Amino acid sequence: MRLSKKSVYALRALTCLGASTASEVVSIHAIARQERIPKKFLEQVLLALKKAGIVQSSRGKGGGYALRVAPAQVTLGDIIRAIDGPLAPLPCASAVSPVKCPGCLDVESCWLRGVMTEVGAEVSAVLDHITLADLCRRAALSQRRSPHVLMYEI
Amino acid sequence: MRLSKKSVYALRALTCLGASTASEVVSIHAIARQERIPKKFLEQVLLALKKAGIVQSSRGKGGGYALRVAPAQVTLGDIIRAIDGPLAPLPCASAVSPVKCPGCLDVESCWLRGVMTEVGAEVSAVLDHITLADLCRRAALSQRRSPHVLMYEI
DNA sequence: TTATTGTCTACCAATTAAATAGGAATTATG
DNA sequence: CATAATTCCTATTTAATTGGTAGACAATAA
Ligand code: FES
Ligand code: FES
Repeated sequence: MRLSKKSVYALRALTCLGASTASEVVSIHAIARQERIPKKFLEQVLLALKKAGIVQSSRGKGGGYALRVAPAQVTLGDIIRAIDGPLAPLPCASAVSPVKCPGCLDVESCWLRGVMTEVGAEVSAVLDHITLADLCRRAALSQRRSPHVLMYEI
Repeated sequence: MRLSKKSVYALRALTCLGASTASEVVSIHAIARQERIPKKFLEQVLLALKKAGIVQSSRGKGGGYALRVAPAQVTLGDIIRAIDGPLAPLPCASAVSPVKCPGCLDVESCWLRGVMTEVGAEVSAVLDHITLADLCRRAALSQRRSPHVLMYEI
């Protein structure tokens, strides 16, 4: 039930983008420095977010990333799903792409699947009603008290 | 956000025990055969459940395991926590044993921690209102349609 | 043309999960 | 008592996943 580091990086990077205006782009380098995320790793994270339609990019000199949708339109669930895959507690309990769990005989009559599908739905509901705008608001508040913009070199 | 195989084994083993009367014990061997779980692995699972106070055991010939509390008294949350540890999505967001996440500077002012603590609390609430009795009821229903007691030898 | 930036794929290292192994301790029973 | 059946405990091995690195390639602005 743990969030991967990749997802956490995604969340931090996105609040970074959410803080900028929609029109201006932010480079991987800038995000990596500000959030202290390994640059090449962040590269993969942002690529995944792009493929999920959450961010857009422009290449070449002066290029970078920006949100593709309004912060209030993208949810925590969207972000985590884009990085870590389905939120369901079991492979068979995914709403989008259910597959039989290894070791189970019959996915149809599996009672665990029934319970876990419901659990997954409730977890999704929780994560899908928290938006990136909420995260940005919180981040802004806590930064006022203790800014964590650093001078480290990546 | 995935349940470990160990937890799934625990759930299956416990419904097995829940199906028996509280007084009679069931051996690891019997559970392993019925649920098709590697015997030595199941041993560790049950040991953990015992240390968490969910089951009790009797040793020696004719020994085995039984529930220590009524099926309606133990929740999905209890079981998963006993096997996989805290339900919180991040180390810092655990209600019982919060520790700073590697990479974060200050656990106090971390905004991610705030959000994730709330998420964790909601997930816990979901899992803590489903009881072992519920699982057993479901298991009994689905087995009526398609019994998965096997003749395999472990 | 060159510097800067994102894209893509492969690879390596570290950690965790899953499974196996083997012996010690305990107990019922003949 | 001797034996077989059982849980208890720890260590080891193996497999899978995660976290991170590398480098060639493509696009773009200046
Ligand atoms: S098919 Fe997923 S638990 Fe049975
Ligand atoms: S301390 Fe856990 S995310 Fe910051």
